[in-house]
Amino acid sequence: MAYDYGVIEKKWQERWVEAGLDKSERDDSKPKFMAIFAYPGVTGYLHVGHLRGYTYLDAIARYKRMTGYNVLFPVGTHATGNGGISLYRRISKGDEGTIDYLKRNGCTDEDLAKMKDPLSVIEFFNKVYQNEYWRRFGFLSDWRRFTCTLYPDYSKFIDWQFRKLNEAGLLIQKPYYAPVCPNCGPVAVDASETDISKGGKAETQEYTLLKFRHGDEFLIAATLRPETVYGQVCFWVDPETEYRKIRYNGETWIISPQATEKIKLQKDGVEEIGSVAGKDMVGWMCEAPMIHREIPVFPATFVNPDVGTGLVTSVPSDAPDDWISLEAIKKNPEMITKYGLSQEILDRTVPISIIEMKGYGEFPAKDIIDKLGITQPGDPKLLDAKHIVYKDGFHTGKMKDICGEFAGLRVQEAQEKMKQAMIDAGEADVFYDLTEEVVCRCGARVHIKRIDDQWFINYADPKYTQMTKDHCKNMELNPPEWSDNVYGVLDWFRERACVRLGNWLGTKFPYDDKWIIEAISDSTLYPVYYIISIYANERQIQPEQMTEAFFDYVILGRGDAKSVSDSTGISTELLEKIRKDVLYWYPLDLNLGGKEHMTVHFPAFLMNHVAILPEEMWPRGITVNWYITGKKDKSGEATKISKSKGGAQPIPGAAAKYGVDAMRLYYANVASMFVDVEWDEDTVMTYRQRADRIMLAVQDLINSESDAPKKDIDAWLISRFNNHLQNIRKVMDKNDLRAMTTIVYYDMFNDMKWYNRRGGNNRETITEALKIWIQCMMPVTPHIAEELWEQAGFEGLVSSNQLPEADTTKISLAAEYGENLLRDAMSDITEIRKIAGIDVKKIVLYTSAQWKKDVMNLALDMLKDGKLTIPDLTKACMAREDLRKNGKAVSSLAQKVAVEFQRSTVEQKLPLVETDECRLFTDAAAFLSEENGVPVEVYSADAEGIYDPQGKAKVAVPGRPAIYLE
RNA sequence: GCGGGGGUAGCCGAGUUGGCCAAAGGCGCUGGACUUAAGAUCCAGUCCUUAGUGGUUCAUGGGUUCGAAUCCCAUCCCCCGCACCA
Repeated sequence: MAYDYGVIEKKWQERWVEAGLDKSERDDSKPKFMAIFAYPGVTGYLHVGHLRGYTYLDAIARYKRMTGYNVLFPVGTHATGNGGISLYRRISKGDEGTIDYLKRNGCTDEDLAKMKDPLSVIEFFNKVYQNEYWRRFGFLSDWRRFTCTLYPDYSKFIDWQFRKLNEAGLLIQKPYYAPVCPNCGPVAVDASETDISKGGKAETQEYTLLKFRHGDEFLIAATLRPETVYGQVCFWVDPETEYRKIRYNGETWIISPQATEKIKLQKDGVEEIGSVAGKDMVGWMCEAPMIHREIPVFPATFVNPDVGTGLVTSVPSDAPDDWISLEAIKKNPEMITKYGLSQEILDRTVPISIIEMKGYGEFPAKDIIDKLGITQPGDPKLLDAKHIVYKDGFHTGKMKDICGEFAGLRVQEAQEKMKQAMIDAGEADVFYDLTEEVVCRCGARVHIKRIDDQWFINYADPKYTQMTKDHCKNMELNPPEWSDNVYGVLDWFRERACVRLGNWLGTKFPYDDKWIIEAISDSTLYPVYYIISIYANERQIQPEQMTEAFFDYVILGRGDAKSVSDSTGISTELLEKIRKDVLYWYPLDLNLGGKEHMTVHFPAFLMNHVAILPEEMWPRGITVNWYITGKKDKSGEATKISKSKGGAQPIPGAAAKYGVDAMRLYYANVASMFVDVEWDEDTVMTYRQRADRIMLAVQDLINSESDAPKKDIDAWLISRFNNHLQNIRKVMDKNDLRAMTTIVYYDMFNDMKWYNRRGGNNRETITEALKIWIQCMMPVTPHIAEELWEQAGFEGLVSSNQLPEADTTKISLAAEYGENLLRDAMSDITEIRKIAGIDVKKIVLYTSAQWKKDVMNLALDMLKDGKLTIPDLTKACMAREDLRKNGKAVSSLAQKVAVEFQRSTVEQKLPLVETDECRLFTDAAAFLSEENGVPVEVYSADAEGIYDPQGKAKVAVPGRPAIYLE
């Protein structure tokens, strides 16, 4: 279409700034509304999906603004962690993929040249987010308050926050096993792979190390199922591996080289003292823990030196790998001779049944192997077999009598108890390992390391958990399904490691500066900081002035301005002003964030507020939004539009292609905010077309020569629009932008079209309707709204206007009923024309005879008194001379009417009897005639001598005129 | 396993305090109008049947009810979270 949305967008964004709409100041005469979206992490470009939630919030904020609120909608970014560092490293190394990705998203060589350190990379993206995303999308945020977690003033705030957490008794220390990169320190291992380049799906698993005595030495096997020790019959080594001997705790252990490296990270004083070849260990006998039986060492191909200790105890009854490998070795004479094993010892090695499981026989491992059709070692299905049998065993299994004092226990219980018993007896130890290979972004392998003095925030604290749960009952939490869930989440929330070591960007931990506060912990209380950041950004206060006393005063109201002023050098006036700002803007009314926040950020956000701030400053609302996902790939699996992979369309490109308002409308209307939506360009394009269409239609209305007098249809249109206004307020009470946009961009549009089609053309009506309509467009499509507002000649900026209340005196149910009746008649005509398939030359309408209305009136009277029944109505009808003469027709109508009216309200049925249908259709005859292209005649069934060749008139009832075509 | 959500017409998706629901809206498709310009717009239709009626539907099978997409039970299937990732 002919619109250059880019020009319109720029024009109005500038006007908003000129008008100061992006600045939020305390105004005690107005109610306030403060809202944020959970700020994004700055680790690269965002994609079109991210704008969904952000756009919701701007639209909600704009709506609040036009309904009487003083709005504060600040934005910021989160840069804590190693995202900035690793991005900078890749850029400085000239990594091709990274450079290519940056350039594809609009980064220039000039920009690249400026990226001299991690902070400059982050600052570059801070600008991109603000200018190319949020400003570009027309957000009315108060940019003066922008903050980033790496700004020195923000750090002062976090420093204070942690002092307050400590005051609340929530900081605790204990040992912790963390995934660690030798170069970068602890890393986050998760599916988003922010810190790592491989292994996002890996989990940390606790293995039990079982010690098998062989002479003075111990073979160490790692197992996830310590409860199966009673079923041990042999021991597996990888004959290809050269194992290490290590000294630990006065013992000599034999484990794989890889395990040696891992174990050094978790145990102190480990010393390598020699080695032994796996093939030489075959044929050894070793003493199994707990059962104290000598079992033989056999070779196996499935043993991986990089998993666990590289040595495996064999429980064929319950481990599919063990079963199949034992079978295989028994049938392999070559192997037997190669390693000098005796047939006799093999024959003696038979599975022992130890666990009783529902749906399984004596040897669960064998059952699952047979079921899956596995015949030899190395079959990939063995992995499934293992998972199935482990899972079923864990949940349904019971230890058999053979298991000594553990007999009869459920597997879950036995696992814990047997592990502990062996540890206590010095026959076992614990060890942590990742389930798959994890590689850091720097390229080094990640392993689990023990950290002794790890700090945690104790989110398990019962007092604060309870307080938070109680508070949630008073909050507006959306969607409601999640709000039910939140109590469970809070209960489940445990201690959370809150600091980390190594090469990280972030705030130093106030009580020990070797630690850096980690990424989630410094992003929980921050909304309150937006109230203060403006003063730091404007250099009215310096970071070093932002002491504990300063925050204590402005946020908590502790101390007095005079003494804080003395200690910080900040004027008392300014301190008091900031304090008033905090009291005015807080609590936060709405925190909106993606569904990924449900179990981590939101609970932490809540608990920090509850633990640190007084009750009147606790948040009022949280809304969770779902995602825009990537297109489904061939396997049907939905792919996230990944920012690290950079496959999605860059935001500025999409904005240019579709127009910002079309995209905003797309986000708002494409689905409920509580479902995932697949990004589809064609769909966005249809919203673009809708925007075009509406602009055109409004411009036509503005430019039309409208001078027709007011008619019924004018009252109808104004009624409809006031009705819509009422509904918009109703749905927006729940921030339901989807319902709101359906009303504004579809219903209202259709009403305008219908008004026009019905010959409505009155300037005053059009102006009144347009004014309402354009205002309603402001929250979601602000640029278009401004443009049309101006073209229509309305005063000022629509963005600073107030939405009128619905004028209920103008809502006319009768008018709306009449138009619906007409439309029903039209679709009936069309229907009959289609089915009859005749060449229509004339249409005749007959409206209902008066006596039928009389029956309905009687029914209505009875309904009002709540005494409507079929016999009563029939009697009442028959009591009237004028009705009785219609004979049987009266009683049959009375029956139908009684049944139908019983289910309705008086208001619903009133128009049926009050509408003068004959007049309505007579007035509309010309219109109907024009629409159908043939003459239309209208008669009342009561009229004398009417044209009615098929006797249709008698079937007309109120609400449904009879139709005759010829 | 624990916890949560869900299965609605060709598709996407509303609707779940039971009735006004053959079920919004959009897309797609079909026919027409307009016009020759466009990823256009307007009108109509789009479960089966039918002079505007009737019939069968909202994963499947039961049940409650005068009445169920909406409530209850069972079954099948799908999705999400489970932690140091914002």
